[in-house]
Amino acid sequence: MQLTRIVEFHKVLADLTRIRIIALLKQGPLHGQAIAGKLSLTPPTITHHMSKLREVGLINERRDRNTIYFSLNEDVLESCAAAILSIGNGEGNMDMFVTESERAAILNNFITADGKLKTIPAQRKKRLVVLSHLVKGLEFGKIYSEKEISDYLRSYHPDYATLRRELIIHQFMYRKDGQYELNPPELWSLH
Amino acid sequence: MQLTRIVEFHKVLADLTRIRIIALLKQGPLHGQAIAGKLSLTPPTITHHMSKLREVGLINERRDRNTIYFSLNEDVLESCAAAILSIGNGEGNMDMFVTESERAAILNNFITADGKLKTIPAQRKKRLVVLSHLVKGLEFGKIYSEKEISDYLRSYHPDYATLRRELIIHQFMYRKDGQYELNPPELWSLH
DNA sequence: TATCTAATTAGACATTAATCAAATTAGGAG
DNA sequence: CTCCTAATTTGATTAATGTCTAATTAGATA
Repeated sequence: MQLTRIVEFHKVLADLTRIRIIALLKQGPLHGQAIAGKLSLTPPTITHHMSKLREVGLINERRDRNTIYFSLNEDVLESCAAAILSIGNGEGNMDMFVTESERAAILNNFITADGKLKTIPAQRKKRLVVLSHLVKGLEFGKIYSEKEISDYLRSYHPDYATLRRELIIHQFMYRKDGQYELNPPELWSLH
Repeated sequence: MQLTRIVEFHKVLADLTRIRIIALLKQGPLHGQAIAGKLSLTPPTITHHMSKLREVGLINERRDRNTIYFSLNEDVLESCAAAILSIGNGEGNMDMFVTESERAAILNNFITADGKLKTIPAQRKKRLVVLSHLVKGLEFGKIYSEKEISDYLRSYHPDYATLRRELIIHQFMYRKDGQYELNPPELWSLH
């Protein structure tokens, strides 16, 4: 993870109101007005903070009629909090830019003619490229069960469990209560 | 750990310059001017950032003649980074205020007549009180070897290894390369 | 269509904070 | 004592940001 992203994450947590929002959301989903009430703040203020939290991928939301329920993405919280510890540990600080031709070469090396995954790349960069490829067969906005995800991944490679975990770790997907959902591309660790 | 302390920690990391300083110090100790040179900033700016880092206990320093070598306290980095994950998990969010009579009662329960430690308290609050008592026999500013610390702790309780680890985790002491040093009281998790 | 509620946007105000230049302090070395 | 170097303090400037009120948008329902 690049340094500026680490800074962005910590900027988001560098505010008491947002920490309190996180503490609230740990107990379960809440809608905006409820958060505003509990913290004695106005709805616009909550909107402001939610958009900050959303920018770094900490928030997932679900509509129910007119009201939006916000919930916490604990996987992102965990991986971002750990990022500061692995600065300079080789993996994290490499240049993450991938050209189109590099990308094509990597996919050519790891994807067989019939579209299966030969092996899971050990190198982080190559693994990310492969994951971003796998994820193309999933639909944005759709909710998947764990079984659906596993079956889908198994159609590429027998070690579906590793692939599934990698999709979460690198923020291609969001998981909560056994339900999986694609994250927007700007959250993927590839970018 | 209380919410405001978590906020303070993240504020300190919410700056690119300070993250870069941390990245530099991960490779080893450096003096002020060296940091200023590597980051193309002026010495006063570095002083400013070092004092911010010091406020949350991330920095230890050693003088050699005229120049001060700063180094990173990775234990603090680790425990503070983890704090955001355990908000609301029982342990962290309890009221940490301890009155003098409470303190006396706790010590009376866990310290025998001849000054030994009966058992290591399971409750966090009581454990902290006991640790703050043990640490009274250590001298501030003095550098201890691991053996010295172990021997000292063993004079209170046979499980010296647990006590030693607890002293680090709760920031009563700082450890680097097998050398131990007392932290200033304001860093102790008790306060 | 009209209405109601939740959420967001826009704009203003106040506060915090990063940086630098200049002056000062601290500790050694000659 | 005098100089030298590293670190710090002070004061000023600029940029970023949390919060509010007022206005607007979005979606659902009657």
